[in-house]
Amino acid sequence: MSERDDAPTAATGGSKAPTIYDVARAAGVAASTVSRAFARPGRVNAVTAERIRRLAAELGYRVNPLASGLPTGRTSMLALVVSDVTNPFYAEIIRGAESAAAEAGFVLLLIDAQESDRVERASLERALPAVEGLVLAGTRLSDSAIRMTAKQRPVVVLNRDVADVPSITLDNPHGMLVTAEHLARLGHRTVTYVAGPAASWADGMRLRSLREAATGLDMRVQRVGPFAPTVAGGREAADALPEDLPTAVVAYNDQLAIGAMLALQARGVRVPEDVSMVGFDDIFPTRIVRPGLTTVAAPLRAQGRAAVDALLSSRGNPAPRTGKPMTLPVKLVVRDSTAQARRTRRPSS
Amino acid sequence: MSERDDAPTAATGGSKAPTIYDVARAAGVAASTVSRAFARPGRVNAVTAERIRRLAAELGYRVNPLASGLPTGRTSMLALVVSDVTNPFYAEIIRGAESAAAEAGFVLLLIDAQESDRVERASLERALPAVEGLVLAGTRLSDSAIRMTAKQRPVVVLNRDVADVPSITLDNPHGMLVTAEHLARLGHRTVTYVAGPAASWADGMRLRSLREAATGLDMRVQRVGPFAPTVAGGREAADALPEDLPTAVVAYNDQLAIGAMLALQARGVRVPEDVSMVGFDDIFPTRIVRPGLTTVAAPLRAQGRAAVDALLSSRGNPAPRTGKPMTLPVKLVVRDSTAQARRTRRPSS
DNA sequence: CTGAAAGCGCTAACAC
DNA sequence: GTGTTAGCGCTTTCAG
Repeated sequence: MSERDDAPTAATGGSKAPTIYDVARAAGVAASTVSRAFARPGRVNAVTAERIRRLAAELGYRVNPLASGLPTGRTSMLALVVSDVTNPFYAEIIRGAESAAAEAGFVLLLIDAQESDRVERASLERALPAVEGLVLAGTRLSDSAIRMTAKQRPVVVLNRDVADVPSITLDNPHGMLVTAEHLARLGHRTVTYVAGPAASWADGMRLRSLREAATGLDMRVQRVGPFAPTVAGGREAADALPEDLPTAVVAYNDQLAIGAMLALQARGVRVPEDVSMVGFDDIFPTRIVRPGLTTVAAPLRAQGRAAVDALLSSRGNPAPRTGKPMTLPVKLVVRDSTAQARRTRRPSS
Repeated sequence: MSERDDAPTAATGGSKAPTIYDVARAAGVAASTVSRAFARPGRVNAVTAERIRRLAAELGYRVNPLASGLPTGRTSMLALVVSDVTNPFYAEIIRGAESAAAEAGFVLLLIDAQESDRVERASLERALPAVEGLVLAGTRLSDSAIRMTAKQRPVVVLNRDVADVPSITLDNPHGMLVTAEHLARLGHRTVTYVAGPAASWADGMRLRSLREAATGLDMRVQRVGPFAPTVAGGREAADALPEDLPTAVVAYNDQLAIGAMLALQARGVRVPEDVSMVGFDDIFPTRIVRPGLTTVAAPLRAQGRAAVDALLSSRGNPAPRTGKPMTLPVKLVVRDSTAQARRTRRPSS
């Protein structure tokens, strides 16, 4: 009992962190036994294992993930790449990914591309050798660059379909279908789509899906854009709308919708009386803006979680099951930004 | 030139990542020379160094940060702890920290405490041995737990003053002073402070500062709370306000202010005509809410950046200059949520 | 200026 | 079950 007192407890600090050898010496066993006691509890005498763990705790020993990662390649780290941490869209994805990672005993490296190729490549380069896999939630990398990365480490791409790389996307077609139906039901005959980034896979997908859905409902869709997927981009979009305002606007994402709505309101246009607005994603701000934004809600947190789960389960599996992309369901959340279409100003011919 | 063609370029992938030995062999030098060529370019013949680097690039060699961190302790990783990634308040801090880290060639480990001690401790435990320092931007740890952590690795705490640990705070007194002055100028004689988390250092600081400032201006301040520092918390706060509404409300942060404002508006109270509202931080949503929220703007991004700069510069410095906390300036941003005080309903006695 | 050799802390065969 | 022995990839004396 007395050695307990002077044993530096957990973080008594100062001196160097105890190593596996310190524990081994204290327990009177070989280092490999200590290692086993932590990694393969089954493979070691239950009572010694227990003693070792107790001693380790007393000494404040923690396995050094770097050191254990060297020989095994198992670093217990995952990287998450987003194009802009500041974008609330990513907040939920990060949360989902981080908590799934933490639950599995993994740590998350956050890479913020800051909307810049250069920054992204450099950070990725640095993180790559250290991680066991990566989630590309928002990336500027080309498909081929992504494929190269995927050859070095397991990769899961979000909201983008890259051949031969596992991906998790949203059910954009369904989202656009229910949006179109909702609008049609309200009497809208024509809708303007405010496009997001030109290079965005999701943007192309959404426009196409909206067009298809509209066709079946005998609605017309026109497009303005592309715009940066931000509130500022949305403000610009408002200026790009045709003089003769459409009765309904569907934006690539919530920020664009919010920006456009704000700009429109600033010039006296009423939402939803004059124009109905629909966003996509259901980020938090849709709830604090007035009127509340009708939007296609995406299970962002689940998406982040699913991404790391996929990464984790792919570990060891020889075949990186690169089947069809996994698709997550979305649903329309109707708030106050959509309403009955006003009578069209434009003469019917 | 011909060996250039079959040398696997950058990420041609497949085989294992090239090691320093592969480069050494290709260059016909010892591994130690390759190491020097990267780490201490001065200590090696300029032309061989150049040749080594070229070869390394051709082979797609990258130093493995884990391996190099083992013998040196320099892992090029920093950890950032936030209590809730989902909180826009942290978005800017993360951005600032991440970019400063990236510029210095560091990678950032993100730890989301999810408002839970347990989660935070566990994640911290895991990350600690791997990082060269940590920024505690939002933590539930006790002061003493923080001090213990600080003994193991350099730590910088944000928005909290922990004895013996470097910290970076905002100029709360000044923020509250200008807020009080602004309100006094508009004729408000009494203001209600909506308090944030009970345990928050910043909350106590703000309330105290507001009280002091108010005293000098002959204003009265009452307090309601504590509340969770979220929009939902703000909605609750609205219900806790005295029946006879104050003419001005100052909230611990923007989210609380926004939540309170929305709840008040929902029950027909006009902002700012009936009550003026002031927030703190100037997170993005203050700009999309109606009316725009008057708030004390904090240089969040700069704060994140300053934190990692402090960590980086403390490396190697023997004395972890644990002087007085660094304080960042704030300024009042006046938008539309504050206006002339309505005549007080309450009879003057 | 460069090579050889000894580890960093941990794991993984391989013996006993 | 447990100890021994090699390394993982890189850095760092220490010689030359």
